[in-house]
Amino acid sequence: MLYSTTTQYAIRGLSELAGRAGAKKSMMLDELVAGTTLPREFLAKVFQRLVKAGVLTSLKGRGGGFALARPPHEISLMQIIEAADGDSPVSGCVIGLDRCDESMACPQHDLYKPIRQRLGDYLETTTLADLAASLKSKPAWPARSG
Amino acid sequence: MLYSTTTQYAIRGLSELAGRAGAKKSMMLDELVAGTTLPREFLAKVFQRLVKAGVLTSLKGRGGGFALARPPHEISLMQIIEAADGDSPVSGCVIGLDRCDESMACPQHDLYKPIRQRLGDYLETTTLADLAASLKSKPAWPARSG
DNA sequence: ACCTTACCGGACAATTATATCCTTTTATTC
DNA sequence: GAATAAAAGGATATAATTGTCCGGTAAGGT
Repeated sequence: MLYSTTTQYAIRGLSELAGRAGAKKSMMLDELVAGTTLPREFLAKVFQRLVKAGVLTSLKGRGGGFALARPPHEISLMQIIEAADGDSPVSGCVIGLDRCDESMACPQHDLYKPIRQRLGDYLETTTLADLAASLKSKPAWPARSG
Repeated sequence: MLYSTTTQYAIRGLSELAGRAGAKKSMMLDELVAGTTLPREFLAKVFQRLVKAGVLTSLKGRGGGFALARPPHEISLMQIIEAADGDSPVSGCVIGLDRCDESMACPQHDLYKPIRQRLGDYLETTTLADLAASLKSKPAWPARSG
């Protein structure tokens, strides 16, 4: 599993927001999760973290809601992951060794390096705008089978 | 985090075995974890699963221990992961949707596809032999800082 | 046969991740 | 300023993962 459940919700929630917020740019949680299987309460917690990390802005009270803090093309997957989970899948040693760097690398280090590099590139360069564009080019994707 | 802790231990344990078992090909757990930070009890559980999955063979009693069930170049990272954890990082939708396939793909599907492909290739083609070779070309890697 | 050895397996404890509930705070509307 | 609306935050519940312990089982040595 590449992303934690928390990160998956963050990505899905932000995609909904970027794709559906429309002109007003802001959406309430209830509105956002409607028609999806996103768990409202848990997503609320995740969104709180995204607000603290500066990815989202929020407004309380009547007429409040969440909005992107920056244009979608300035929000990378990497930023989302770090905001939601606190660290990235490309940080640290693959097999969990404390001491693992160029001078003292673990057995997988050199072998995994190109993958890590490419994965990092992907996470850095793919943005919410890309996700929204990809979403727009398909029929709205269904929430869950059954 | 690409691998779960369980998988990380599996990789490290098997690497130790492949790299240090020497002529007799078999090692006891106590011998294997000596000089490492691998937790003996937990690794024992992981190795049990690897035995059931056919990656390792084991022998009880005096003179017993664990040995690779196949030559190192026939044990891929993918097999290790599936044996240790039951599923692979490239299976299922990246953002956790139940319905996500070619005809009804999630927003990240097409964008992530090349990465998934490459990661899958890496996991399928990298074997214990590669890890052991990589290990042999460096000084024995230390277990932990401090 | 008996003793020692080393993996097996079940039970259990600790930690983390996930999920929900409920009160408080902040803003808007009347 | 009272009522209402919506996010913020604390507390708590549930589940999964990780880690430990101990008696059982099988193998070898004497």
